[in-house]
Amino acid sequence: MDSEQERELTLADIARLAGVGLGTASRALRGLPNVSPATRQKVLEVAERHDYVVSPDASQLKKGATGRVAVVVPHLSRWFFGEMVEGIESVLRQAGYDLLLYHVGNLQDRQSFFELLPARRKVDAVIVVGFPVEEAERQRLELMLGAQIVAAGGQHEVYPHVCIDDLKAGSQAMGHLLALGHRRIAMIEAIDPEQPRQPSGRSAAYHMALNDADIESDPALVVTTAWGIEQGSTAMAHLLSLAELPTAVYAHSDEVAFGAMRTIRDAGLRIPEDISIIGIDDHPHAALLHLTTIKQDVRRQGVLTAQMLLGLLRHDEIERSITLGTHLIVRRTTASPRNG
Amino acid sequence: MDSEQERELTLADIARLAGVGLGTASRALRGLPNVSPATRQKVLEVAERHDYVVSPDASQLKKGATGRVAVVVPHLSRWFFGEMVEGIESVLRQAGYDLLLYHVGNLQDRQSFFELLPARRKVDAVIVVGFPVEEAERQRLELMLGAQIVAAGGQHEVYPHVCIDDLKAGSQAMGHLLALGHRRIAMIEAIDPEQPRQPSGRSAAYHMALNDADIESDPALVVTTAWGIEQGSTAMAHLLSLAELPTAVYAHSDEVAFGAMRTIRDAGLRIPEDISIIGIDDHPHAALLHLTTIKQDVRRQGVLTAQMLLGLLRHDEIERSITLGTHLIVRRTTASPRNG
DNA sequence: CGAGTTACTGGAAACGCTGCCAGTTGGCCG
DNA sequence: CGGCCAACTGGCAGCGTTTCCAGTAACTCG
Repeated sequence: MDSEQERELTLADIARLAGVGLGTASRALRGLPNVSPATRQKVLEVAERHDYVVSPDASQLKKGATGRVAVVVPHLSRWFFGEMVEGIESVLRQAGYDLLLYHVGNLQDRQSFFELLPARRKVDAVIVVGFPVEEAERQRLELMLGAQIVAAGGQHEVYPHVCIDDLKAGSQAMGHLLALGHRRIAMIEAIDPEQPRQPSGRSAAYHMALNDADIESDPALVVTTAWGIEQGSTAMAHLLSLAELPTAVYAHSDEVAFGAMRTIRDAGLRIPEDISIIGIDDHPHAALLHLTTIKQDVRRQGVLTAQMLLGLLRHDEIERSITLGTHLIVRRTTASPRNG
Repeated sequence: MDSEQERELTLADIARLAGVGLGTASRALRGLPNVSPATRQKVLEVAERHDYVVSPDASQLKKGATGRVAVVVPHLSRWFFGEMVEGIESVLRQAGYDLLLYHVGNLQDRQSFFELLPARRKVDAVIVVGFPVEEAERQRLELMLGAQIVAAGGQHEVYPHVCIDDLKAGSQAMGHLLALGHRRIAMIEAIDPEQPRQPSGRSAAYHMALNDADIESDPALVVTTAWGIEQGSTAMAHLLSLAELPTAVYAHSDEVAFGAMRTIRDAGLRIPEDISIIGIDDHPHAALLHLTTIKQDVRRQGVLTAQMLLGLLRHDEIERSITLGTHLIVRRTTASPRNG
């Protein structure tokens, strides 16, 4: 069970076995110049034979860089975040960085994360995914001297970031509904109750679009709820209790839309004949449920974020703000209103 | 932008500022005995004021333990894995461990992971999630001297592990279908093409249940496909092309079932009137789509796995194999066959 | 053939911490 | 009042690297 008497070999061991000096062994292994081919060959051979790998801790202690990047996410079991992390991971891994994952699920986690800063001195950089960083938290983060900070999937003007234009995505959704002739459009506004409230471009787009179309907005048609299927379902139930039903629903995300769709159908109404519905994200299940939506490429956001970070770490001159496009995917949940 | 002249404070700085020796400062900060209350107080105060934190690299170099655990997953954007990692993370974090995430998406990633063993010397333990480890890979892993290895979500008799009993879960699903009176039951068998083929308990359960019920199994009723909605959809299409349709479908996972459901409906058939369908997992969307399924508690598997690992790391006497229960959740996709 | 390269090589010092051991107190007992 | 013990304290020696510098050998050129 525990045959731990076998000590891991150190660089000194390898040097001795190869009959060279410490410095030479180090240079040989790292591919630095000033090592004769023969010597290098010998060192590499010995190292290979003994399955030697450098101790990252020792190496990092000396070099000062950790070779690690922290990724902070508020959720993980949601498609969006999994996809994002996959994108980030792929780039980081290729660049030889390790990825330290921190999950700050609720407000308490979040608070303790920024208070304790567990990533302190453990990483060269931090990627914050999908939530805005508050001023106080920002200051704590600054404490991580030298650590670069990059944000993904949310607007954070303070840091270099990659995201989509929520206002534009919302406008595309609303534009589609308006173009179909809808005038009585409801919105299911999704917020994350565990994160501080932020002004949402997706909400702004709703009001702006209505305004531009000279439609007086009816406050009763806007319902705010937490993110999620069940929440979307409940929100829709509320909408269906209205005296005058909307002819279309603009949901802040596909998941919310999924819930709403169920409620609509359970109420005996048809989609899109009685009510149209549109989401945002193009969640994998959107195609399954034939949901019209606004597609965003989440994985690509992850990839670009990681690449941006690498550039920053290399002190390259790089673009510090990238906004990815979104586009409408029409499926079968939207149509012109019946009396339109 | 780069005000990096500010050097991080070292323990020596703190000791000097507090007017104590190096050893005393170290003991004071770590809560070790043999420090007078007054001295400790002073040291803590100075450290606090200067936002000092120990350099984990230096500390670990000396102590030999890294305080990190590697988690290896084949997917991330799938609900199952996100949920699992969330469970693992919550426990690890609380115990003060950091979580290094490795994503081995395809065979190539997987191969290079086990060949390069990037986690080597970087972690105290490894958690392998959701896939079996082959013998050759196992041997590579053993190289990580002293690193504990634990498996979650797949059967790996070689390592301590937490999982569900796939055979039993499958039996529960088949039992339900049989109890409803179905005799012509199809199976959509899902495999991960990127992972080596493994004997699946879920498949075995199918044949066993049929056998126990004295039903001759029809090879045409078993279709094998990759994991995923679209794949389930295609597999179902194949099933629908049969001369004599099945009255029920047993899908290896909810996601596969989702795809199959769409195909069934698109073909103009009704669920469950024309065809019943059951899945396994209780994916969040199962409730949405009213899918009858076998529920497993994935997050709990993650939690238990991490706890088991912590026990191992502490050299506790612990249970080295945990099998979690599963249970049937009847929703609206299963009913007795019409001519039953 | 001597001086000045160039191409390598070895090893000491340092990175920031922890473990250890040898002090240095002060108090207590006989 | 001397000796002894307990309670603290200081600082040295590593941990396994990398970095740097001094050294050696071989080679070139006038």
